[in-house]
Amino acid sequence: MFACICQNGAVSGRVEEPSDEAFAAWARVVRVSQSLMARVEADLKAAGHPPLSWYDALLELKRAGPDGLRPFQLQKKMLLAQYNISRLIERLVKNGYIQRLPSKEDKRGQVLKITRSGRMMLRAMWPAYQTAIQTHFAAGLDSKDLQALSRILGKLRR
Amino acid sequence: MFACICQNGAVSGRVEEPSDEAFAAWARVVRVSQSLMARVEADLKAAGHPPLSWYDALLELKRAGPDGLRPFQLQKKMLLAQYNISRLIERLVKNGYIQRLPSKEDKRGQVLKITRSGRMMLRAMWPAYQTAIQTHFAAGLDSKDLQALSRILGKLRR
DNA sequence: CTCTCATTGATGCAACTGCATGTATATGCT
DNA sequence: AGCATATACATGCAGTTGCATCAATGAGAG
Repeated sequence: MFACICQNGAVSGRVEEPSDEAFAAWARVVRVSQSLMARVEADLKAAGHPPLSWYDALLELKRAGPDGLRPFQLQKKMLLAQYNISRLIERLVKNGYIQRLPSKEDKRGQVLKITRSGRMMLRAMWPAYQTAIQTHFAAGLDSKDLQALSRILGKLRR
Repeated sequence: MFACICQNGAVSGRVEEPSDEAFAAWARVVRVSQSLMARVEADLKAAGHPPLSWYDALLELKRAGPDGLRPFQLQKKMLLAQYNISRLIERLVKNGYIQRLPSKEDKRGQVLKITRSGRMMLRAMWPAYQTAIQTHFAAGLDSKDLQALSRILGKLRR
């Protein structure tokens, strides 16, 4: 009933097997994305900056505006495990880039806001980040590639 | 002399700034690849299997055939730091999935070979891995997408 | 209101990773 | 050969992550 003919000609049950094409694409996604991330992170570090996750978190908090974000909201945006967010927040607070305020609506919770120092860090990191994205990513692709990449990967968001 | 007009209309010096298009594509690569990896790793773990890096290493050693691979060769294939390879090998040896033999050509070095037990682990992991790739990746994309993705990401290999 | 279950966030511990460096062998220069 | 430098691999230490679990509060059922 669920049996079907797959792209690679195999017959299977409930879940199709990935075609060779699919496995090749998967393997490339794994290798290339790992390599890209590593190169960009390395450039950031070489410029004396904190890791990308700090930039991400600060950017989300800046975008969130004056109301800030709750940790669990930040977690959803960043796709990190809860304990990872908890500790990222810990480090950002310790370094003075964000402040942690008790939430008024929910006594369990807290509200995170970016500080002036956090905004400065964001600005300080941007040139190095920008250059790294250009060097390792954008320089190799034309506009059509970029659009296609966005479109295709967009299909994979859960 | 190096000044130029970028895609987004800005004028810059030595290195172009990434266009908005490029930054959007970059952000998507970061988020989606992280999410994909996490979901596939989670499925593997849920099925009681070791991490993907074990699969990768074992697969490379299987493909390498009877001559095996030197650690530095494995390192190049897997794009991991040297000390990471060293420790991955340590764990694989400890679990009996590979064996470490002294190299005859180079007394500094060693030769790694997959064991029978390692081959069994590869076979044991494949169904779960396959299903995860299909579920989280291939199911969302058609053949044209897969080819385009491979082609575009292929441009980014260093 | 009370009880139960869900949600928010933190944390101890073990495993893993990054960094710096160490040891041993190889290679190349004079 | 003798010496300097490069390559192959390992490892101590500190920082980070994953896992399990905890404490506190919220929210819904009766």
